[in-house]
Amino acid sequence: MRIGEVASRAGVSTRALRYYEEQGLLTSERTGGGQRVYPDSAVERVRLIQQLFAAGLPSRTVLRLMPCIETGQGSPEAFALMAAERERITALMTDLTAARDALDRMIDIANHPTPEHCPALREPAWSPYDGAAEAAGVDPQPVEAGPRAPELALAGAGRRTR
Amino acid sequence: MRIGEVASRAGVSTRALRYYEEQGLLTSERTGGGQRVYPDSAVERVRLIQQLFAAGLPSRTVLRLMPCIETGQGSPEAFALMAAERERITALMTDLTAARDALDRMIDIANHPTPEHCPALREPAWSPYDGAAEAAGVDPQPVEAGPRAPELALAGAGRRTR
DNA sequence: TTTGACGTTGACGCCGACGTCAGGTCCTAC
DNA sequence: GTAGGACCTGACGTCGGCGTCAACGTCAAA
Repeated sequence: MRIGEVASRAGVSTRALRYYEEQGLLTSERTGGGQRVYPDSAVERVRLIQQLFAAGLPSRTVLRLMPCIETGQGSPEAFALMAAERERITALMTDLTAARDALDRMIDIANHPTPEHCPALREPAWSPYDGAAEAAGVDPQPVEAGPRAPELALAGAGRRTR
Repeated sequence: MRIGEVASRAGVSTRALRYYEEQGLLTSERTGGGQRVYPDSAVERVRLIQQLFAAGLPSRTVLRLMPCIETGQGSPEAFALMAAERERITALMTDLTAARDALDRMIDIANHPTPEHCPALREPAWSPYDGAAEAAGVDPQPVEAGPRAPELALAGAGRRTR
């Protein structure tokens, strides 16, 4: 398979694939003329990379997980890495839930206009006293797994502060 | 309240507050000497902004929501905006869940080393056949709301492709 | 009145996952 | 053999939310 086909099957650009190779995340054979040739498994590999990127893992981290992905053998550091990232993702989901709740409150207020709007906006979740001790479970909402627009499907998450 | 106090109470830098003002997200009075003075409500405002940022809303979008936040009156466009962002967040959470599941599979495999590792890694979720029709509900995991490191609390999510 | 913590504007830097040219090469169908 | 689509390398651009330095002004306590 050449680069174009891998790209269209995995839903990424050819530029992205060259970038992955540059970062050591993806390898390829070459034809006599120097063109990249990939095995079928490359498509799955790219999809995994995309998923990890979408969860905010930087390429360096994904790179450090690659030996584990390839061999199925987990070094203890790779293991710790995975656990840490897992926790980061969970924390991020908590943040997202909070943000979505904030939006919900805004939508709610915007929906039925009442003079006493502001208090309701302030009320829960982002408390004025610093403690962030809400035992907020990720609500078991059915997540409406409808047909999402494909170009929105690969939204990412990243940016650590400080 | 001056800028330093708002910053420490809201858990952001003073640079961030000046940036918010520059973007029109936050306003302030000035003392005779030109120093910024904020009302108490600014702290809550900043926290809301941070939450929306953490959910991947760009400052321009937050800006377009500001009149709605201030007046409690929802223009139809602001309403549509909020609904769209809400949906984007939900989709993002689905992606995060998928990524976390992928990590879980990797962890699982790394944990108990067996020669036939690769098939298990490939099996579910990121299917080789293009259809992404898993009716994947966000699992009702208790989310372990333990004491997260505060400097990790404001991880963000962004980056739309294409 | 002094001092030193806190504030101001302005400007440049950063990072990461690519987009996007430019100028050339390869491959294959006709 | 040739057209034209796919591919190559290299290089610079982008975007957003700040960090960070410089050079300077304010303000309250001692």
